[in-house]
Amino acid sequence: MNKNNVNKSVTMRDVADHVGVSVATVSRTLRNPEVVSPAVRDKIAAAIESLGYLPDPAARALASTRSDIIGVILPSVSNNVFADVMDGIYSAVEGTHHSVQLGYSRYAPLSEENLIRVFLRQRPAGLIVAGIDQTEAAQALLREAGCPVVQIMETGSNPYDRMIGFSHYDAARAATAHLIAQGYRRPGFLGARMDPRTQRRLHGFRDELRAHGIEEGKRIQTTTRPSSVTLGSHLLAQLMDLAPETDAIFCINDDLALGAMFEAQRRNLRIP
Amino acid sequence: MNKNNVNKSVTMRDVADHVGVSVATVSRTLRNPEVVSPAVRDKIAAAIESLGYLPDPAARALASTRSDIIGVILPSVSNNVFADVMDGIYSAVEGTHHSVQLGYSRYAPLSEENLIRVFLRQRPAGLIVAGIDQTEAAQALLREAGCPVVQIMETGSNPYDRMIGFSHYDAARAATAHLIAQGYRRPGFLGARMDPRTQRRLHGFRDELRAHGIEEGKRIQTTTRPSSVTLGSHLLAQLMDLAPETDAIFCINDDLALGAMFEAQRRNLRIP
DNA sequence: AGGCGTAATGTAAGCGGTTACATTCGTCAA
DNA sequence: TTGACGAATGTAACCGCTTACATTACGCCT
Repeated sequence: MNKNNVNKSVTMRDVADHVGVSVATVSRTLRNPEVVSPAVRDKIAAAIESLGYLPDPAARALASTRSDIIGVILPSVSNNVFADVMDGIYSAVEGTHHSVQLGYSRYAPLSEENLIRVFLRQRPAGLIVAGIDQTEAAQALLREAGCPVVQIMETGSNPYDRMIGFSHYDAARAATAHLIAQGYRRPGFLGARMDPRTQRRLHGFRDELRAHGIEEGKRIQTTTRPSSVTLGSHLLAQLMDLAPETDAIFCINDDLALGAMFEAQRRNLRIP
Repeated sequence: MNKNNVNKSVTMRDVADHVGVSVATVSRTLRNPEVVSPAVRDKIAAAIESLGYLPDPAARALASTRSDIIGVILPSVSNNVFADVMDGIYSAVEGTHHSVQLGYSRYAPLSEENLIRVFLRQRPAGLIVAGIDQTEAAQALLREAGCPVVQIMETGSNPYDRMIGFSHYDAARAATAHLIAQGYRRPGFLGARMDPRTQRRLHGFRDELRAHGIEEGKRIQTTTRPSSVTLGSHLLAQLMDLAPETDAIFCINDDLALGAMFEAQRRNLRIP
C-alpha cells in the first residue's frame, strides 16, 4: 500500500486505468456498489487500496451538488456544555464519510445568520444549530435549507425540522421547585451573559418563586459579562453582601457554580 | 439585498450577466481586483451585493486546486486547554475567507495519521497539529504537505515547518523546582492518560527530584484513564493513603487539580 | 436463428469556478 | 499616420468527479 502520494494525487482516472475500466464504473463502485459486478468491484477495491486513492471532496461536491459536510453552529467553544456536544457529534460522525465543520457565533445572532448562509452554500449533508433564537433571515434560510436541520440544547414550538433538547424555562422552574421542596425559602440566583437562553432560566426561577409566594428581594445577581469561575465568586460575594439571608443558590452553569463554591468556602459557608 | 436565494444559488454567471461582463472578469475582481478597472470593479461589487452572490467553495477548490480550509487536528475536544486553543484559532480566522475544519484524534496516532491524510486531500490552506508524537507516515505526509504546517502546544527539535509551544519536560522541571524552592520536600505527582506529552511531564518531575536528591517514594500516582475531576479526587485519596508524608502536589492538568482540591478539602488538608 | 429484456459498462455533458492565452482598444512615440 | 505596447477584457480549457443516456453483451424464449 502506497499511502504517501498526497501531492501527486491519485485520481479516480488512475484507478480506472489501473483496472481497465472507465471512471464511471469506479465512481459507481464507490457510490452504489450494487450495480457493479462483483468481480470488477473487487478489482477496483484492490486498486483503490494499493494506489492509496482518496476521493477529492471538492470535485465530489461540485459534481453531485451535495457535500459530506455536517455544519455545526454553536455560540461558544469555550463552554463545557458545548465541548460535550462536540464530543458527542464527533463520536457519531467518526467512521462515516461525513466531516464536521464547526462555526462559532459568539452569541451574536447576525454572526450566526452569516455562518448559516456560508455553510448552506456548501450544500451540507446536514446542519446543527443551537437553540431557537435565530434572526428572521436565518429562520427563513433554515426552513428551506434543503438538508436536515436539527436544533439542539433547547425545545420550543415550531421547529425548522428536528429539535432535541429541553425547555430552559421548565428546567429552571423544576430546579427551583426542588430547592423550595428541600425547605430553602430564600434561594438566590446567579447569572452571567444573560442571552435569551439564560433569560428563560431566570424567568423560570422567578415564576417558580412567585408561585410559592416567595419574594425575590435582592437575591438575583446577574451580569451580561460572559461566565467564568472568577465571575461566579464575584457574584456570590455580591449576593451575600446584599442579601445575607440567602439560603440556597441557583447558578446558571457550572463555571459560575464552581466560582460560587470557592467563594462559599472562603466565607466558611456550609456546602451540602 | 436579496440574501435568501441559497437554493436557487446565485452563480458567478448570474453576476457576470447582470453587469454585462464575462465570468472571468468577475472571478478576477474577487481574486485580484487590481487588474480590473475600477469602474467595472464597482459595478461587479454592487451586483454581488444586490444579488447576494456567495462563491461555491467546492468549485473554487476544484478549479484552483487549493481550498480555504485550515485543518486543525487535536487529541481531544473535551479538554479545557484545547477549547482555549480553538477559541484562539477561531478568533484569528473570523473575518478572513478561511474556514476551520476540526479533527479529533482521541489521542490515537493512527487516527491522527488518517485525519492528516484526509485533510491533506482537500489541499488545505494550512494545517495545525498538536505536539510532536506523530507516526512515521504522518511525519512524512506533513513534511511534504504543500501547505504551512504548524505544530502547537509543544516544542522539540526538527519541526515539520513551524512550531509553537513549550517543552513539557522543562515546564515540569521548572514547576517542580518551584515547589522545592518553596520548601516542600515531599511533593507528589498526579497524572492521568499518560500519553507521551504527559510522560514528558512526569520525566521532568522525576529528574528534578533526583537533581535535588529527593526520593520519590510512593508519591507518584498515575493512571492511563482519561483525566477528569473525580479521577483527581481518587488519585489524591490514593496518594494520601499510600504516602501521607506528601506536602505538595503536582497535577498534570486542571481537571485533576480541581478534583484533588475537592478531595483535599474533604480531608481538611490546608490549601494555600 | 432471430428477437428481446436485462445487467454491466461506457460516453460525454456538466457542476461553478480559475487562469493561461488570445483579443481588443486606446495611447503615445517616431 | 502608423506601429508598438500595455491595460482591460474575453475565450475556452480544465480541475476530478457524478450521472443521464447510449451501448454492448449475454441468456432465454419462440
